[in-house]
Amino acid sequence: MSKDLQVANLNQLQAAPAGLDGNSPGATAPMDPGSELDDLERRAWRAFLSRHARVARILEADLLAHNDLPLAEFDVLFQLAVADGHRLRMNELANRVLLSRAGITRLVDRLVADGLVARAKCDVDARGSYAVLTDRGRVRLDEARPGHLTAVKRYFVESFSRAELETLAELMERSIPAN
Amino acid sequence: MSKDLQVANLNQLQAAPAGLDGNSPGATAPMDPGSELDDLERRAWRAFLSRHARVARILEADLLAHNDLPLAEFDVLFQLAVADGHRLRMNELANRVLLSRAGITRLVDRLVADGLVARAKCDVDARGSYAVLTDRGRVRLDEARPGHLTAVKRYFVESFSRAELETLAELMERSIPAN
DNA sequence: GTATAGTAGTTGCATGAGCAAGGATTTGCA
DNA sequence: TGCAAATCCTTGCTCATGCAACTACTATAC
Repeated sequence: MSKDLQVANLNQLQAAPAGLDGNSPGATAPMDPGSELDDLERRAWRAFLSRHARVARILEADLLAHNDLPLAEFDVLFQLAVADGHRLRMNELANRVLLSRAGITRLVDRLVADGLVARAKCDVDARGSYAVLTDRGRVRLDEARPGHLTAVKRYFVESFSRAELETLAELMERSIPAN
Repeated sequence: MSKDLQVANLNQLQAAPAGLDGNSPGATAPMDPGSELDDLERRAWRAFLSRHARVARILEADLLAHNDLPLAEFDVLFQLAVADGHRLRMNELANRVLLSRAGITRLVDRLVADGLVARAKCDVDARGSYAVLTDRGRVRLDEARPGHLTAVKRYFVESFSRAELETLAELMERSIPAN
């Protein structure tokens, strides 16, 4: 019996010429896709989405398999590690990890439960609190980091030349219209 | 009392110079980020992640607010609409929507419950089944599409020139190393 | 033609995320 | 000073997703 690993799906993404797979051409014709997005625009948009989905899933699975650490938790540990005093306000953490505040609260809860992070009161603002990297958290991070960075290189960075990375960074950093 | 809309977080992402937000510089120094990823590599990678997270969340929220339709469901309706016979095998659908097969099963379940999609047996392969767009699904899609495409343009496409879109598409379409 | 391996789809389970709302505190402004 | 509005974080709720395992069926090999 095969392992039926469903991530394997992702490897077929680029092939799939459509119309194969045994589907008989139905009676109705395909709908006109609409003129709102032209081919190039749609191509770029889909490629962007697809690339992200695939890379993100590979990295997540990789980190989970090798270090039993979800990507989001790794990211929190990393952000704390590079932060001044190995600590960050919850809000700031949420921004850096690209998560909602509610999400960060729960995520830090888990890390605290595992002893990888501690909470600390904020004296400047009684509403606030810090997440602080513990020694165990640091160890855990150091164990996971090399493998993860290797994976990031393999599945993202190495697809591009230096100049392309520069271009990519510049394009992706462009500001997004507010509201 | 404010609405406390947490998506607002995302608007701060580009600012956040770190060290503000009332955190006092702790006793310990920031850790060396490690030499595994240099500045440019990290910049490109983070920008890519950040861009995706922000655009995806904006589009999701937008579609949900205006059409009460999650992005994934919209995507399924759309993929079915452009498909031959307005129908697709579950597997193929999973690939196109960038979801696992399990995910697609559940998603189609929901759409069937809402009457937007129907299932059909596959005569060529008794294991398979089709998801078929219903009339209601088609109507629903047509209602949602203009707004969504406008949003895609606004928050993604219009950030780039034609040449840049071409570059972006080319870069993102590059194959990802297997395994 | 039968056994074995592989594939299509679904389901159990666990997890993770977001929004909305709430409590506590701080800020702004009258 | 005092009160309304904004901010920080948390919690209740709901929902969506992935993996692993399972059933049913097909393809392959012998």
